[in-house]
Amino acid sequence: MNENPYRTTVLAWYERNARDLPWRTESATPWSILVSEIMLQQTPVVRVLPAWEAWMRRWPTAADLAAEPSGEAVRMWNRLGYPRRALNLHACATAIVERHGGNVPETHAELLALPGVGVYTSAAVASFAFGQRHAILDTNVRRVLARLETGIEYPPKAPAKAEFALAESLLPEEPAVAARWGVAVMELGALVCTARSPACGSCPVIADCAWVLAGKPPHDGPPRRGQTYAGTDRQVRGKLLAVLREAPGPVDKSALDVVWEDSVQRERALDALISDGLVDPLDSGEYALPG
DNA sequence: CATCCGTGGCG
DNA sequence: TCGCCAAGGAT
Repeated sequence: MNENPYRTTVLAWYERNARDLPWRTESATPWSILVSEIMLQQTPVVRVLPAWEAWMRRWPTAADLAAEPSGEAVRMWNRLGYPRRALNLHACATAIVERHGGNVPETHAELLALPGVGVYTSAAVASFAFGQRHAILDTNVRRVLARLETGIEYPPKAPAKAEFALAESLLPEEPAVAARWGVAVMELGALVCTARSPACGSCPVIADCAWVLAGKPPHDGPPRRGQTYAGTDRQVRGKLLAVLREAPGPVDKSALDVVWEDSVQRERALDALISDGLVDPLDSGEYALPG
């Protein structure tokens, strides 16, 4: 019923070409895999690699991280970006200790209930850490399926129902094989079927590719999102948080005021950081990473 | 459903 | 140079 013609080919390609990433090794744990998935949310593998190594060395288990103040997680996060993920990871650790006896939960629903864990991450951990059968629909898989099956260069901005149905229909029955299939397609998207300049010449399933067959028609429709950064609140938040990360302890307000000219925007960004729990305004008038 | 949320590298 | 993109999630 879900016998796709290129499954074996993709799996064989993965066997030969998969990168040996540390969170894919035998010594990886459900917790270390969860950490990798959170870090990899919108952050390239090359930048996650050293951060993950350092993080796992310092906090090998969820309990180790839960025992620390959340601010230490934010500091350790360094410049990975989207620092709320550091807070999420710390909250995950706490929830795992309090609700699951220190072990990462195994069901998709329990994983989904963890902070910062959405549909993708939940499926990824259930699949990669516990060998379960779940459709993996990340940006790589979406792009591969858009080309291979739908014949378009890029998938729509937001995942559509049809995409889940398609991913579901291609999923091998055997859980262990399904888990393998998931990483394999992701890897194909990451290494060959890339966004910019796909290496169709070295693609193992080029003969099955609807997009190639159609003559590689360029993206048709609204231009792909261009997220500006310079001058935004996000840039200001980044500068403010960097000051706190690099300081050994609490800092005076004056140390924060120098990072951005526009005081209105600066105060708005600081308030937002405090509201998000990334910054702690002390009674002394100083500011610090959360305790 | 659109927008917000960091950071850095590459074509 | 600068827009685009990178294993998304929450609101």
